[in-house]
Amino acid sequence: MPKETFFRLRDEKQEGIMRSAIREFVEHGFERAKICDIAKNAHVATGSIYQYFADKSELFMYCAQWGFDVFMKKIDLRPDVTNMDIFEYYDERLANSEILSDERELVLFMQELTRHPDMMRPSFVEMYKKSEEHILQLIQNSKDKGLIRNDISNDVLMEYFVAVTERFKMRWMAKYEDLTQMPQDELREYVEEMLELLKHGLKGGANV
Amino acid sequence: MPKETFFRLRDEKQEGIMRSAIREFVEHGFERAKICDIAKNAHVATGSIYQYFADKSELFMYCAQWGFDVFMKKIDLRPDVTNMDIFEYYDERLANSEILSDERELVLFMQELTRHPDMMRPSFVEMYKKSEEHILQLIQNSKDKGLIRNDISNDVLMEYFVAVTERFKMRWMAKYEDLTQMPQDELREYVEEMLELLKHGLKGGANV
Amino acid sequence: MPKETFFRLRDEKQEGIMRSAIREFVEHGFERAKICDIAKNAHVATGSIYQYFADKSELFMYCAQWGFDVFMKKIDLRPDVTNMDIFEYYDERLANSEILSDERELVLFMQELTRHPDMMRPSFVEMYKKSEEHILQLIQNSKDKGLIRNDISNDVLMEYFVAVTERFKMRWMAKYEDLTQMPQDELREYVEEMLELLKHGLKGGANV
Amino acid sequence: MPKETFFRLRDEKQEGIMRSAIREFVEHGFERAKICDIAKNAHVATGSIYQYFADKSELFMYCAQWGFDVFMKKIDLRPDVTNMDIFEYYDERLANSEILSDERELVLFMQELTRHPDMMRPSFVEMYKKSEEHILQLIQNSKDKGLIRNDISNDVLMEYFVAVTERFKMRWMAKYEDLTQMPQDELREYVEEMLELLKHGLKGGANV
DNA sequence: CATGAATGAGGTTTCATTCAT
DNA sequence: CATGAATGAAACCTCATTCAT
Repeated sequence: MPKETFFRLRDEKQEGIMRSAIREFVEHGFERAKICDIAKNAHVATGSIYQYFADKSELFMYCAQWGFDVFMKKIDLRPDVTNMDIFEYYDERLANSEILSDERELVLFMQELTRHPDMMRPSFVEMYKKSEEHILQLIQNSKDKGLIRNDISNDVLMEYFVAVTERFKMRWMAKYEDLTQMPQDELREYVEEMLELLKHGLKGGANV
Repeated sequence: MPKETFFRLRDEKQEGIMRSAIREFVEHGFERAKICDIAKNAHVATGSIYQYFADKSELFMYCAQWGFDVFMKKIDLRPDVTNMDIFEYYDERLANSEILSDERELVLFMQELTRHPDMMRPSFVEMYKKSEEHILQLIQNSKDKGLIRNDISNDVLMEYFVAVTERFKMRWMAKYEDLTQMPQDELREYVEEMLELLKHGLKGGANV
Repeated sequence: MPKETFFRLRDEKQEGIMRSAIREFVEHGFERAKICDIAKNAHVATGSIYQYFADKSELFMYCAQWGFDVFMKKIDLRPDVTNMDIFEYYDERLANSEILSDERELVLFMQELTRHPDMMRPSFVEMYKKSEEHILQLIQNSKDKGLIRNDISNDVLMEYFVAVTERFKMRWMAKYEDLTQMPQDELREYVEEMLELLKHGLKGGANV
Repeated sequence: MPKETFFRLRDEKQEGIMRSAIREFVEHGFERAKICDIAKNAHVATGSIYQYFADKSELFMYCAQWGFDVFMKKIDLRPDVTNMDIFEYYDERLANSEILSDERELVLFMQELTRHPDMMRPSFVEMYKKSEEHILQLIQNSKDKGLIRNDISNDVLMEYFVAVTERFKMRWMAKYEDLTQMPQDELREYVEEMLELLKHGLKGGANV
């Protein structure tokens, strides 16, 4: 956890520092990320970072938490998922162009995070679970509505679901580094294709 | 590419060095991997590494190539894929317990490799494509046989296919760190569930 | 010398700061002593220390002077030493349990001070001499009364005297970190043994 | 303990490094001593120090051990103390001009060492005890011969003895920084005065 | 060509001191 | 004048790479 002093900073400054750190960690990975560059890009002195965080690891770990909180805030703003099925959920996100408005840098940071299991502290793991519960709820709802098969455990279905959506998200991000350049039509088509695969799998209408 | 001297070594020594390097890179990531530890575990002097490779990056890059060659040799030993569909392919690998006999460390290394795009040299990219072509061939064959839908491009199908199989492979590896402990029955069940999902997707027999 | 502002503070605050500084210097030595911890323990802001003192060294040097003044005040309160001999002096201090009421922390600070000769400014050296004169007076008085040998110079006798009393004081302090726990009987015995040695040395009544 | 690599160095180099370290520690104290200066004065690279020692503390601790070993070697070369009394011992050292040939720097280092109790490891404490036993032996021998009083415990006598001899040694070293300048006559007189005080204390022949 | 010690550039971290409020 | 955050110089330590044997 950051020191008290960090939370006394103006919100913009806090955000500036976190984003600078996350960008650096994403760009160079944890080991090569330089504290002095993080500081420079956040327009603070190197030493200031150490007024806020005990060390590089703590900064890294708080990036995870901060990033997660940003996700969570967004999620909490959305219509409740308690009655939503997994397709409605994606339809809605698509309608709101939200699929990738998950901020690019944060997504990549989460990737980096998985490479450092020793820095995923319980508090983070808890949050991670919260996110999974969210998806499991959607899956269960979908089962209840008879929209998806119920002969396979929720865990495996989630695994399958996450595998496909994450992969597609990554691909998309690789294609359009600058998210402002993202053509909405193409995105829509892309997502629909992914959902189609999720729905019907490879078999689809083939061989019928 | 390694220096001439490397190729003059006995094959076992070459392999010892490569495996030591790969293990170190997997365990600590590229930055934290220490040349001196790689040397120590390969029972070679630190300086010798520099007789074989120009620097750490070259060693890393050759790990990629070497690993890929190992894959390729295995693949080339297999019955030709030119007429095989994707399910036959997996059936066969399953029958031969080959799904995960892709060596664990090599698989994890490929993960690490993706974190360093600057070190994927053309030669590697080429090999990577070779592997993809392999899969694309299987997909096309499957389409030809009417086994899978042909209303979606091969590229997207491959993406979908790889997403699911890789994810499941990772899960499995996370579960059984020591591959010798791996219970074959459970593995079989696991793979079949995955294939089932690939075949019929989420929809499956639900709500029909 | 401290700045004017320091002397404008209430006496208790001045004392609080000095004691906090002395404790820190004793506990961690000059180099590792942290200004911010001194400030914290004195319930003052870090920056305030710099309102009172030019820098760490000045604070350290003033600790010496302040500590010495405390000693001196005590000494000045005592019956005049002009006619006292060295044994009367110790008897009296023993009677008043004053031997170690020289405050522990101050004594240890003086130890630390000796490690930094460059920070013993003339003003301090002067005071140090004042203290030595005090002892020299006692020695001369003792000689005059025929209580101690006069075939050895006062300087050497003082050296000898200080060596023994200081060493015994240190031992005692090491034994009872918490001075309130100090058993008076044991102390008395200890001191008497020390005085006995000072009087008669190793020879004592032996071999006579 | 140093790493293996240190012991593989030529003896002169080992000694060069240890003396450079001890000088630096004596001159600036543990905290301000700079590894890079120690290295420079020993004509090795900064990094080399870390090939030999894990860190600054380990180097410091080994200085203690090394210094002690040097003492011990000298002591072991001397005629056996098992039958010597404390005055013979000093007479002999004086005859051999050995009193201060205990190397100046090592003596001062031992002073510095006492300021860092956390770095006196058991191995060192053990050696320290060995040195004390040496003195206790001399004291017991002196008692047995009826040369010194036996109404006071050996521990207290040792304390008294060490206090005086150490103090005088320090004084002497302060007076002649350059030991080669040391006038032997004055030293002889000085030591005899000290021994006289030890024998007869303040009282001496006075008032008899 | 093998070896493993030597090198030093470069990063992290500390903390005395300054400065804006 | 009090405050405590901001600053950045300076030191420790790591480890890729070189080099002498």
